[in-house]
Order: sequence, then structure tokens, then C-alpha cells
Amino acid sequence: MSLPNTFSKEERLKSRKQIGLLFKNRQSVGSYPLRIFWAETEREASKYPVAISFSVSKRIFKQAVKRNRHKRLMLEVFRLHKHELYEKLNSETKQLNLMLIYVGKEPADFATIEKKYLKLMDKLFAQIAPQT
RNA sequence: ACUACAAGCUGCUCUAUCGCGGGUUUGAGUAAAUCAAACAUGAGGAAAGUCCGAACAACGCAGAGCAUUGCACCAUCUAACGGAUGGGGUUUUCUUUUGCCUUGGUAAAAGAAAAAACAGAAAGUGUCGCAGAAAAUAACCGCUUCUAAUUUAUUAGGAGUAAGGGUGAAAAUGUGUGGUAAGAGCACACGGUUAUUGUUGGUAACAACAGUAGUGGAUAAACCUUGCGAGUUGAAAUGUCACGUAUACCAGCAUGGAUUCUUCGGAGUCCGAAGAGUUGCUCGCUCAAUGUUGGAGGGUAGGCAGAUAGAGCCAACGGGUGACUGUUGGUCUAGAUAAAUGGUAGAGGCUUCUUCGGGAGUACAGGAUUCGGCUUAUAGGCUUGUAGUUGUU
RNA sequence: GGGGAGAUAUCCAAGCGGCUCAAAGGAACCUGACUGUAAAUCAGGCGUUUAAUUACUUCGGGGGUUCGAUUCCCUCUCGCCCCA
Repeated sequence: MSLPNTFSKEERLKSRKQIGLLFKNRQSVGSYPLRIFWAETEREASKYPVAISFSVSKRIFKQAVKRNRHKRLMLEVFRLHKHELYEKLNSETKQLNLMLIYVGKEPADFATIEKKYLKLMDKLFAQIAPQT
């Protein structure tokens, strides 16, 4: 893999407005214990075709330590596999907003999350393809 | 030595590689934005709960009272505290000794340990179910006496009496003696207990001794009283920049308004006195409408400041029983904002299991303005103390 | 980050420190009556146990105050609401 597996601030979905829009126009794909909300918008000055955010509910893991750990694991999986996603999108004008949510009740390790994430990506493309 | 309990301390390490946050330097860029590289750096003892106390900020402030609310043995420590340290008394538990008896209880003394929101019930009000004569101005039974009646020991009525009475969590200061019609702190002796005065010791709480006056049930985590304290709201506070707007709103300044009469100085009548603001309330204080000047509602959800060197940490030498503190010297980069400190691979500690190959585990837990405490959660290790068991001398 | 109010039977919920608080009331559930059957209606039951009007435990968990606590106080746990 020649490209660097970095994760810059611009790739993070930060704007409250964008997040509000995402939840309003959301479409979702699930692959237990993960679920992803996605929505397409016009790109505004960002050089990345994707903006993503990670979330774990306080109801599932009460301790902040566990929530942070699962968010970091999800971030790590996204970072290591993001180029496959970018190649498939390959668009100059559109931006894909994502919200990756952990919905499982039990804690998971890196290997299982990676496996489920790849499965989830296949499902996501199957859903996006006919629309674009 | 092991086990248990209590208190205190500690809170796994390293390498490679791919990443993240803010910082410094260098380079690219006219500059800014931005990008790249290098360098060092990046969670806790509880960061948690939000139970207290402060710093800091905004608002309010002529001030006073009430309400509300917190604290409560004494001294000390501290910026402060409901925290800590030391002390005092109290209660509970255990042990020993002595006395008593129905041989496992009870009473006293001494010692040890532990606990606690330990001011006041002798200022007032309330409450104290059931049971019991009676639950706080105790006469139901009983005891004593007087009167009347008669069947001559009983009935009825009056008076006195808290020694006795199945209850109850609690029954009117315990024991003994005197005393009396019967009784009673009615009197006396020895005690208990409360208030108070004096002396001695102690900074004080308090203790010991002596005197005086009492003997007033419990409950204040019931109302309350006394003493001391608290203005309210909290970083989503607050300031500022950007974006973006009409005449309801706010602030400053000026003048009460309408009407009648008029000698143009003023006078009369009506309206506004109810409401709004000011800390929860009251008093008090300010305001009303119009004109003018300035700001700005809704909305938006962006940047910067607040925001990281401080009641800081470490060491030595002093002071203090101790909490703590004085002097001197040294030391110092977490500052995010849909929120950084992570992933993978390997090695080593430690604990534990073992078929001796190896396997399993490595806690509680993640900054969000910052400190001081308290409470709660914690694998393993270390230190000290107490108790028990075993072994050796 | 800050603040507020709460937890009672399967569910929704009342409940002055005591008695008649094993705890009002409603729904649900169980049994019986009525009916050919069901619904509706009526009667009884509805913590465990007992021959019983018996015994025991109990109002989120733990501790305290009190003679006595669902109630008062402290603490822990859980879920809920509000504030830009």
C-alpha cells in the first residue's frame, strides 16, 4: 500500500450542522455489532471524499474507558482500510458523510471489528451503487 | 514462617512499525492560510461520585428586618471547610477481679478495643399506638381513718396515702433506719444524678475535693431556642471578533400628562398610585408617557480569550506529640472541543495453574476552568501494628 | 459541565413515625357462578408458609436516629427531567 494511512482533522465529521443533516437524511447499514449512517452532500473545500465520525452509546458502556476504546478501535479500522473506500467513490464533487456507531452489547477486540467492518463496507457499496 | 484484619505507600516495563493532539525549530509560500520534515512531549490515585469548602467571573448592592438554610464538646492546623490533628467526657463490646444467687445471669471496680451530626428537654409547644389504674397537673385496686346504716363485719359516702399491684421501650432518685392512723426525701446515713459556688490541676473542654440548692420521664436525624455563618448564579459563567437585521425591547439625557380659569406669577379639577425593576419576602429605593441619542430581538452554532506556574512538586536543615509549618536550594511544557494519548507484532517482569512442554491472568478506571478535602471502586507488590496457628532457641 | 425531582405487589399507583400497614385503589392474572362456549357481569383469591385469625420475610441495597422507620438522616445503586 503506497499511500499513507493517515487520518487528518479534515476527514473527521465535526460540524454540528453537517451532523444534524446526516441524522435528518440518514440511510443506514448494519453489520452487528456495527451500524453506519450515511448521507451524500456537496463537497465544500475538503480534499477528502469522506467525512466520518464515531460513536458509542453511554447506555451500552457506562465507563468512559470502554467507550473511548471502542471509538479508537473503529477509527483504527477505518484508517487502515480507507483507501479501498476512496478508490471506489472516486468523485470530485460529492462528499460522503458517515457516522459509525457501535451497537453491540458485549465488548469486542480489534480482529472481530475489522472483520465486521469489511463486511459492512460491501453492504454499503451495494446500497450506494444503484443510486450513483 | 503462615493466615486474617486494620492503617499507610505503590499503581508493570521495553523494542519495532502504522497513526493522533497541541508545542518548538527549519523549509516551501511576498505574507497569511496551509503543507512538509525534525525534535522533545502528551491521563489518575482515585481523573469517578458531585457530598462539602475555596479561587475566578457575571449580576445585585443607601441600607435594615424577616424568611430560608448550614454548622454545633475543647484546643490547634488551614486560604477555607461540614476536612484534618491532638485532647476531653459518653456509650457499646471484650477480658480480669470481687460480691450475690435458681451455674449463667446480675452488680461494682480495673484494663483494652471500637463507635458517634457529643449545644439546649431545668424557655415553650407537640407526640408517646397496643397493653396498663395511670404515659406526665399520676388515686382504678389496695392501705389507713372518719361518718352513716344495719345483718357487727359488710355496704355507701368523705378524707389521707405513691409502700404493693399481671402491663410496657419507659411507671416518678436506689438501699437502710427513723417516723406515721397508714404512708411519703417527711427526716437522717451512704450512694446515683442535675444546676451552681469556691479551691486545686489544665490554654480549654474537663477532672478531683468541699459547700449550697434540687430530684424536673423520653423525643430536637418533631417544631423550636441559643451561638456562629451564608447575597444569587455558575465556565453551557463571562468578555470579544466575525456573520446578519427592524423600530416591539433596553440604556443615557430632557420634560409629569390632559383640561379649565388667569392679574401669565400661578390656582383648581381629572388622570397616573396600581404595576414594573431591585436577591425569596417586607420596608425602603428607582421607574411610568413623550421626544432625542445610542445599543440591539429573532436567528446563527463559527473563531479567539477565559484555559493552564500553582494556597505547585522535591530535598536538606529547623519548630511542633501531631495535622502542619519556617528557611534555603532545586525543579517545572496534557490543554482537547462530535473532543488527542491508540492499533498490530514481539520480548521481559509479577501472580497463578501445570501432564514441567507450556497455558491463563496482569485491577479499578480516561483529563474538560483550577485547587483543598470527603465518599465510593481497585489485580498484584511493599511497610507497620494487632490476633491466631505451627516450629526453633 | 451544572441543576432538579424520584424508586412501593406483574403493571399503573395511594400511603400523619405505631393500631385496622402484608401495605388503599385500578388494571392484569387465577378459581368458581352464570352460558352450549366465550365476552360482559357477580363472588372469592392474588409475598412464602400453616389446620388456623399461625409463623416468617417485606416498600431499590447498606448503615444510623428512635421503645418502634415504607415514612426522619447519611451513603451507595439505578432510571428520569431541565439548562447553551
